[in-house]
Amino acid sequence: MQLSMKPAYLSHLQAAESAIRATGERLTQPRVAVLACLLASERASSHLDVAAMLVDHHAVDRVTVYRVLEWLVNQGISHRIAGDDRVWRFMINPQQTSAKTVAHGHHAHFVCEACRQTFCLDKTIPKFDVKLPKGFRPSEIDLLVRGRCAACV
Amino acid sequence: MQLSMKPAYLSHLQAAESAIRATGERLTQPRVAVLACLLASERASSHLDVAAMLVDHHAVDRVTVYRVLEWLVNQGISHRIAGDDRVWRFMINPQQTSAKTVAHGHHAHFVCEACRQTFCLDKTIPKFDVKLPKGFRPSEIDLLVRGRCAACV
DNA sequence: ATTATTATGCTACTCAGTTGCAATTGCCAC
DNA sequence: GTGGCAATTGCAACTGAGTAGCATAATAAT
Repeated sequence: MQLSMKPAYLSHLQAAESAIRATGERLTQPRVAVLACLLASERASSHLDVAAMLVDHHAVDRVTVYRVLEWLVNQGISHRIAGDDRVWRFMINPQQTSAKTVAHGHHAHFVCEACRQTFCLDKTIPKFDVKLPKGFRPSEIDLLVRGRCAACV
Repeated sequence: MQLSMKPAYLSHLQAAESAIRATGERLTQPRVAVLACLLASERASSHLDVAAMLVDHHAVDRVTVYRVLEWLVNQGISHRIAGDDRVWRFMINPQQTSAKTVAHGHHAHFVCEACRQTFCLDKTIPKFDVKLPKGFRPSEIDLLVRGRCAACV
């Protein structure tokens, strides 16, 4: 593995650009770069992960990374996951419905206690019913499984 | 409602003391007081909730509150819940098995988006099976339902 | 190109939670 | 009870994620 290896997100810049264009909002370098990072990763990324990935070719201020990530959530493009280490992690939404439609539904994630990586389980976890006490209205359901991932057994 | 009303946790001091005695660890004022707070609340309490409850009759340093809460988790007496506001909340474990036995199992909570209160759903949510990708070993499963509680509809 | 609008970058801040250490307290042996 | 040691508390200073304000720069519409 060479130090000069190109970061993986570079091949997602095109896709990122068109996704952002589709929102009708402003197309900016940081938005394209941050979104490309999320597209390039199958796992959830923290603000720091993103900033570190971009530092060489698309350095972005850390505050801007926060703001862009939040913007992506508001656009319905990604969602955020609260980790045990009090760090938000972000991940592309699986099925891109029409933007502006806030996807309020199920999320299921696996977080490895050893390597801290967060995986998306939306494909493997079946839907299930939730019965709440009287008067309680659900808007979103998150399932979090902790344990060891395949690489950390 | 008078200002001089006695805080609810005072009536749980006895129970707290005997629970701490049962661990075989040291019996201290802060441990008794903090545990009594958790016993007195049906909802999850943050470190700040606890400190505020104790300020009049059993004032405890905030660092000590943190440490006692962590100790209670390690003793298997309570568990912690990560909130969307990056604040830990703590709650007595429902069925007290023998201390030292770390309860690794399901937890289910409801957090109200309006009042931020966290409720325990362990009684109302049925168990369900989780199928993980190959090689993934689960150790704990948390279910988090967001929405509006009965008081905030 | 010019201009109004919006996003970025920077600095400084907030706030939950942690660390180091000295002073105190609980508990055991006597 | 009293002495002594280990564990715990309290305090102060720190860390690190996330946020707010504002001047500058970039976008996109005219």
